[in-house]
Amino acid sequence: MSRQKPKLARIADSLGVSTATVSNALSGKGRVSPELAERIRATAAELGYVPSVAGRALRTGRSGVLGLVLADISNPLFPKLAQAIENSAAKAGYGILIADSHGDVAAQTQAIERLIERGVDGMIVVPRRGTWVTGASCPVAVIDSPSTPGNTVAADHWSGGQGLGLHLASLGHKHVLLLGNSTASNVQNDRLGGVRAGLGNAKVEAVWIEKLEAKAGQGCSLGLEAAVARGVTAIAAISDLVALRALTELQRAGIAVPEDVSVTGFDDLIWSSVVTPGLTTMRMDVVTIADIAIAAVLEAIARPPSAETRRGDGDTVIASQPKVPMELVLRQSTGPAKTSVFRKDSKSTNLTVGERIQ
Amino acid sequence: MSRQKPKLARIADSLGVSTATVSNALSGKGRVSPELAERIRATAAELGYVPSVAGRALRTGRSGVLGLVLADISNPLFPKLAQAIENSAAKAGYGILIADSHGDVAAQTQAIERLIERGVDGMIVVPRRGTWVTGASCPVAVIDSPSTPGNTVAADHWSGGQGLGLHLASLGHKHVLLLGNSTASNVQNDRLGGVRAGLGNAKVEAVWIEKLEAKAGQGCSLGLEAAVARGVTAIAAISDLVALRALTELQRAGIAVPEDVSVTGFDDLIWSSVVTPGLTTMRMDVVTIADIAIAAVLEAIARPPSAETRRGDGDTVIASQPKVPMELVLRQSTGPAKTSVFRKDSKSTNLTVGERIQ
DNA sequence: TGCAGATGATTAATCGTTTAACCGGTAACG
DNA sequence: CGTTACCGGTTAAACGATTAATCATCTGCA
Repeated sequence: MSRQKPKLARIADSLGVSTATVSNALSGKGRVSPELAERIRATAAELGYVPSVAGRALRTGRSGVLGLVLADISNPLFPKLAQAIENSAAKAGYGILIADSHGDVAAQTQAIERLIERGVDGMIVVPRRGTWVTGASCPVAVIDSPSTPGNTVAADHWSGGQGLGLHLASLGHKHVLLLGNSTASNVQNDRLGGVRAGLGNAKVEAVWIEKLEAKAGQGCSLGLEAAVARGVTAIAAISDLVALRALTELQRAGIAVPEDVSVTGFDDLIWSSVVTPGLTTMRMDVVTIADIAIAAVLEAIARPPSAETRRGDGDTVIASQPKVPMELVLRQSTGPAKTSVFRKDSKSTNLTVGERIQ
Repeated sequence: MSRQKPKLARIADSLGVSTATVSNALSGKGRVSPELAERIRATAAELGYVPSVAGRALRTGRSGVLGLVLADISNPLFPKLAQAIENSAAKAGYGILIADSHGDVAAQTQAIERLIERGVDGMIVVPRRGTWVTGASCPVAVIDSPSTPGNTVAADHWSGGQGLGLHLASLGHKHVLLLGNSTASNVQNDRLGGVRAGLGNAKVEAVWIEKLEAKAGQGCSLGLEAAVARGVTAIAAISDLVALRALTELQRAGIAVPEDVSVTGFDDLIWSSVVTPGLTTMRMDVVTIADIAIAAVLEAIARPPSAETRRGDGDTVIASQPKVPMELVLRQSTGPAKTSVFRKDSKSTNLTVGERIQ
């Protein structure tokens, strides 16, 4: 029923003061007597005043919006991360504008440009592996891997891998299969490097799915049954998605998890807790990562623009704590290593079942 | 090396014309001679002119941004939907601001308010089940279920379910278990209702996981082994996540999919194609849904504000095509129904294996 | 020749907020 | 007593784009 959207002028009129005073009172910046400030706040609230972002943005040059660029929105890790970032940004009064870069580098640059044109004050980028973030004329936080140059903050994938390795080693696993997608990814190298380190002197072999699928076709068998026959007692997958693929391939072949083989994943994605057996995995602390990334960007925004920043080159900000520890989530997919003798028995049985099915 | 960000005035100066003419030329609205317009566009491009969203927004009252409200960003369906919506919006020159409503209604209202305060021109809402979208003073498109009142556009969940039901029926399944989460969801009722219809006069039983877990605890067994023993030959899950849960529970119990039991899901989520056996599922056409939703909102924005709109009540827009067909994705998790006799045999074998494992 | 109408461009107001500069008055201080 | 400093505010100028109103020409027609 109120006339229109109330603006500064209306509340100024209704109190007989100037808009400048109202602005000062509400922002707490200028010099306003406490009582008057209080009255102003009161009527502002009463009138349901909502500042116009456009007006403010025009005057201050700040939009109050951050961009979030993702190499591939459809990445299953995205929901949690986006949620954490939106949350953290909202707490600081910022909005999050999303941009998808469909996985390819050109589109990523375009996406960044679009965000800049929209006037974002800063950006969070989760880049395509091996991609260099470029062309941003605003503070940029990069979430990739601690071993990526220019990275702002990330989970400590290496230590996370080490934790899984240690866990498997403590269960007595002496022959482990590593399941990765691509050797080109820093994250993957960190993770599997950590696993290797944690496993100590256990026998380790690695399978790279991208390479395998290039030959055998997409969705091909990972050859896990053969691996188990070779003596593998544990499989450490690069991600929960791969772990899931492994788990079902094993189960389909009649190999029991974790009795015959243990399986571990990474990321604690949504399904890790609902499958049977529940997936033992290594969880990223996305909330902390988001907080740190947002804080770093906001700090860079608040800082008076340095010479480099004004040049328009991408200036990736750095965070005080670039590595965030990961957390081991123990579920039912890992168990004690099977002894050789028992394994041989079970294996033959399983092969029978598997052949019947396939 | 250019002085600063070029604005309208700079390009106007450099050609000796007024800013109004430049604005007209670039927007194609006013009356500008073709040659001059061309020269203006040329120098604009040369100077790398980028219009200030803030200035434009202030003057026109339009921000060029749409809000996307999700009941729960961490919903695994979100990535695809967000991607499609961002894409569709970007094509129309709009940005997407995200807001998470953590699943609860109060937060959803808050999220909507935050978006309004940020000056969005319209919103797309994927509401919490049973939630009424309210308090928006801008066009709102709701993506929920065709049978939800006030819905704008959605996948035709019922027909999708019917498709799955027909598929299972054609494979000879006469005893099917329906796996749902909650009876309170329109989407779920539509889906399972469709399945029932498609199955014709087959024997159908339903299990509601929420109810089950309230008693037996989260992550409890779904009792599928017993169901199979009862004679169930197919399981139709409300979503791929539930289907995955079912699939692994069955496999863990030594029941072969699809030889012993067929399993179907909904949504074609990322893992449906990587598990073994691949999940037969019903895919939503998120791209079309996003296109329709965005188009409906944009049309409402373009339309001169009606009386109701200005009242500030939520005015959910309607789309020309509210139901979007779903697409059956055939993979390996469904197969011919087992005959009773064969089933009984196999079942006993499987039970043995299952008991050994459990 | 004179006038209406079309054409092409300019003028100036406006959107709502912020903020540097200013101003009259009073109190403190040398 | 004269100067300075502060206090609580106000004025007015931006910020950058859009657009209604206006104006100067030129064309066509009676």
